[in-house]
Amino acid sequence: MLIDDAILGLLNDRPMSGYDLKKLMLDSPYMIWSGNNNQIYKALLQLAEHGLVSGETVHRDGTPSKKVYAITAKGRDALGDWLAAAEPELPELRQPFLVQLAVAARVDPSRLEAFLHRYLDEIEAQLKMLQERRRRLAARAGDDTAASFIEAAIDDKIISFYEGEAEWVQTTRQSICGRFPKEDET
Amino acid sequence: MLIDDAILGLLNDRPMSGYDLKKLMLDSPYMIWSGNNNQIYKALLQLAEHGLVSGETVHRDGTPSKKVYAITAKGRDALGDWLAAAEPELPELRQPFLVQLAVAARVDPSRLEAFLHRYLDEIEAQLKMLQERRRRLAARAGDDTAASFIEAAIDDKIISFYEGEAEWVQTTRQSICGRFPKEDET
DNA sequence: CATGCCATGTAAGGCGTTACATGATTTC
DNA sequence: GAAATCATGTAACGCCTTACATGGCATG
Repeated sequence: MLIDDAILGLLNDRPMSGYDLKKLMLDSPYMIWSGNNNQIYKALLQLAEHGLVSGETVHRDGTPSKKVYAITAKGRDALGDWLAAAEPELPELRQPFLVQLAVAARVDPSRLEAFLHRYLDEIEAQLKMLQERRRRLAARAGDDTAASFIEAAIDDKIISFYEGEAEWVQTTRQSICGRFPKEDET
Repeated sequence: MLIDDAILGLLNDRPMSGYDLKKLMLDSPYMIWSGNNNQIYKALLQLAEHGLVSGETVHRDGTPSKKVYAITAKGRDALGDWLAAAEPELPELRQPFLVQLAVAARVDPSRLEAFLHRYLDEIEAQLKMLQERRRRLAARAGDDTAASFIEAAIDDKIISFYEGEAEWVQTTRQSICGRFPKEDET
């Protein structure tokens, strides 16, 4: 999946500047792009080159000028084609933590528990952030469209992933304490 | 997290060739590297250059020669240092599917259900593969070490992630069928 | 006779990240 | 006076992926 398609999808809703897109991507936990300048501004220039979006520079007093991009008819066609052809992609779950854990288990099992504990702290911090975000999202009332329903469902899903993560760490930690106590005189 | 550390961790267990490492990475669902040649062989050459592993070419009849790498004392030190300093990294969950879904919800909600269904099929296929793999792993009896316990726990975790995924799709699909039926005459 | 496994590497290119460059305005 | 927000881009670099190159042996 290319960032171009995502941008096209976002601009299909309303015209936006690169900066707006950047903010959107930065605080959407399901947007898989980090929202760095290089990606977004390059993609926008390229989309404009292909005639899928049109950029209009808006000058204002007090704040810097900005380029507001809108999707074109050609862009809407391209978006439709993409949606029609799109195959659902499998998730990619990258958890370097698991590799670290597996290595630690082989090299020095006595450190496992502390390591799991530190991971749990980070997961819980992340959870708090996401839950806070979710509360804000719920507060500014969802209209009863499919779009806002899906958005809420996605948010819940991501939260439940982190909850599952925390749960797994806790049960694993307990099992380890039980089976492989720190002072291990067999 | 660098692939070098992972390789060092694997070689700490037993000497292996690049090809062996490749196979390991290809069929471990938690190994975050794809196991392509470029990464592995380059990393091995570099590790050898730094004296963290030593490679020995083994000639045999019938099959091609191979280079078997073993971790050195210096390598074991480096591995220990890395483990001591390692901060647990947060998971990165990339789900392009969710972006596609969110766009589809805004552009053409009538396609949502079919899209969710196709995703479910792929998730379930993946689940079957992982469960099959898990059964094989369980069959060749775990010794009662922390390492094999952690390995099994990791496997279970990954499976339960996909189970959660399948569950979410099903409940979301049902909600959509209820709230936004296909023939939408308000 | 074709495909796949064993086995080690190299090359080209895409995608992503951080950091750089610039500069006005608002907030603490 | 320092830092954040608004705002658009560019440059350098690293990681990762696919594909290429080579070649014997085994299996269907």
